[in-house]
Parts: sequence; C-alpha cells; structure tokens
Amino acid sequence: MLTSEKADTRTRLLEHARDVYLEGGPSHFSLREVARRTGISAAAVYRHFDNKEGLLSAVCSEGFQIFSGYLMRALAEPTPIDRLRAAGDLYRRFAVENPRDYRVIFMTDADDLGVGTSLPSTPATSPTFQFLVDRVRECIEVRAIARGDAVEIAVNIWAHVHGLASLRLSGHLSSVGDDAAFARFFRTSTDRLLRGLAP
Amino acid sequence: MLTSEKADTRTRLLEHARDVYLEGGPSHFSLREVARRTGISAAAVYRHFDNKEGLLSAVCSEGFQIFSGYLMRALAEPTPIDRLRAAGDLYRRFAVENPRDYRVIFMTDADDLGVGTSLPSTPATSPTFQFLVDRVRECIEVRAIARGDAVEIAVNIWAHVHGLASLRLSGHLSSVGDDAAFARFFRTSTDRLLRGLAP
DNA sequence: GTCTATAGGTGGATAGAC
DNA sequence: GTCTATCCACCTATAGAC
Repeated sequence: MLTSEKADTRTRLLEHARDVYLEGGPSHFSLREVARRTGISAAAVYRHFDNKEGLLSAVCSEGFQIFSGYLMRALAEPTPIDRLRAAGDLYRRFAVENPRDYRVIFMTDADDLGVGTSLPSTPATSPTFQFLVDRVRECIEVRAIARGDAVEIAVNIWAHVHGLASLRLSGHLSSVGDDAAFARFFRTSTDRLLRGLAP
Repeated sequence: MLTSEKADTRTRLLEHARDVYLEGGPSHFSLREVARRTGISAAAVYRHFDNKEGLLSAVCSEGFQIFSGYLMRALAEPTPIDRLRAAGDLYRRFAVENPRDYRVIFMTDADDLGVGTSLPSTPATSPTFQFLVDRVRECIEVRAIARGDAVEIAVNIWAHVHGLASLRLSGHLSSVGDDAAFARFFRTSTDRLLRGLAP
C-alpha cells in the first residue's frame, strides 16, 4: 500500500530523482536531468514539488528507510551479543550493497542533508540510532559488555563501523582486497573493539 | 627556500585556489572564482596550469603536507605506546583544526583526488600511513599491544579515528558537545580500542 | 498538469590582440 | 603573460498559452 502499482508522475519523478541523486551525489543533482528521465519538462516538476530542495529532501528519506530495513534484521539473532554483532555486519552490508545511499546518509554534511526539511534529522537522533543504543543496553544488562553509558558506547561503535565503511567506500581501503576480504577484515576489526568493551 | 618571499602569480594562484577549494569543496571549486580573487582573468590561469584539474591537484598536495606536520610531532613522546596515543590525538587535532583540509584528504573519493596526477596517491599507501604502521610495529615489539599484522592493526586504528573525526566533521556528533568534550570522548573511545588490542 | 519560451545565472575553455 | 571577447554547456526558476 506504500506505493501504488500504477505510478503517477510524482512517484516516477521521485524514482528518477533518486537515481540521479545516487548516481552523482548532491552536487550533480539537477531538476532538468530528473525531468528528462521522467519524460516531462523541467517546468512541470514545479507542479509536484516546491523547488529543487523539496524534491531533494523527499529523495533522501528513502535511503534511510532502506538502511533501517537492514538493521532490523539483526533482531532475528538469539542473544544480545549476537544481535549486536549482526547489527554491525548488516551495517557493513548496507554500506557495501548500497554505497550511494550510504554516502548520502552518512558522508554528507548534516547541514546539507535537510535544512528545515522533513528529514529524520541526523542519524544520531534517529530511531535507527536508538536501535543501536538498545542493542548496547541489552548487552550491558547480560554483562556481555562492560557497564557504561550506553549512548556513549553506541556512538563509539557507530564511529568504528562508519570509519571502516566510509574508508572502504572512498576507495582508501582497496588494499584490503575484494568485498569478501573486506567483510573478514570488518569482522576482525569490530571484534577487536568488542574485546575492548568486554567486562 | 620552498616558497619565495615575493609571491609570483603562480604561487598566489595556488594560495587562492586552496582557499576556494577548502571553503566549498571539490564541487564548488571554479577557475573563475580563483581568478577573481587572484586579480587576473580566468583565461590567464591557463598560462600557469593546464586546466582545472591541474590546478586542483596542485592544491590537494598542500593539505597533505600539513597533516604530516601534525603527526610527526608524536615522535616527541618517550615510549611507543605514548607515541601511538599522541599520534591519535594529533590526528584528531588536525581534523578539528583543519576541517576542510581533512575533508579534502579523507572524505573525498580516492578517484576524485588525483587521477593520474602528482598526488601522493591514497593515504593508505603514503609515507604518512607508513608512519602509523611504524608506531604500531614498535608497540608490538615492546608488547604494548598484542602480536599481529601491523598493517592490518594500523588500518584498524586508522578507521577508528577516522570514523570519529569524520562523523564529528559531518555534524553527526554534535550531541557530544564542544571541541573539548569531543577531545575527551575521542580519548575514551580510542582507549577502548587500545584495550581491545592489548596483549 | 503540461508545455514552450524566456530571463538570468553559473561554469570551462579557446582565439587573438597587446 | 595577460587581457577581452566569445562560444558553448549547464543550471534554477518563472510567465503564460493550452
């Protein structure tokens, strides 16, 4: 019910806009290109969105939804520490499998993302980040990791996995090897951090 | 001897180009703006550089020099683990005190940085990264951290501090507080990782 | 809702005079 | 070396006809 089968112009506009955005990033995003692909004139876009920013912010929300979808799958695991580990792994998978979405969400200025728009604010205050905090909290409760400020530890973990993911996407970790090798390295790396977080 | 006192046009061009680049990033970098600030016509720029890319790549090398300057100061510390810790702290300081340089070096696509230019390739293969590897290696030698592949551990540490720095610069860690608070958080965070790396 | 036409702006790069 | 003049491409946004 979220999207109807027969796509109206607004929906198609949104789809192509997402393509354009994810292909070239914020700087190469243009109304004209979106209009071209959608098959309407650039002027017609203004019947559906206020301006460039309006269309842009609508696009950004989408990647965030996809990201949430990845993380939530961690709940399938049986124990708190398994769920935390799975969340880390799914974070990596989202980054590798949706590199452009990842860039949009995490590698763009928080300011550029949504200035007064309807965006889910910054990741740090989103329900998705709260999800990570919850995973940390339950790990603390069962003594899987040392007592401490769950939010601070969550930020700590987030920064670590983001560092790995963003360096990878920037091409700075090409020396690690292919995606499978990166997956192994990612696991080793996060395990080292978890070791530091252990009681 | 590296730069003469009386700046020739090429040098002034380079200085203003650096300003423009660091203010707006790669996407807002324009020859015309650089020429405007330097006080010459846009066309004249082509007497000094082949094209936009030529000027751009010349600019990028500079920030890297500054970065190296920061890290090297870690050598003043007495022990390997102190030097490693200091390197981490100086990494943070470089990022906070030269945010735009940091973005250029570490938050830009490796491809966009220098395609066939005279750039020091990617950070991962640079002498500066080798510096970190050396710090790790000497820590392993004195058993300050557990035995292991020094390069892999160095990448691990790099990703961690980069994650913290880049999230900070993107505005995603504003909840942490001011720069002093971030410095404390940074230290706590890296100490946790070092704990995980301990023998 | 969509179009064409248009206004007014950015930019990169070149030609040719001086 | 530097200039002006120019060309061409791209863009956002609006006005008004249909």
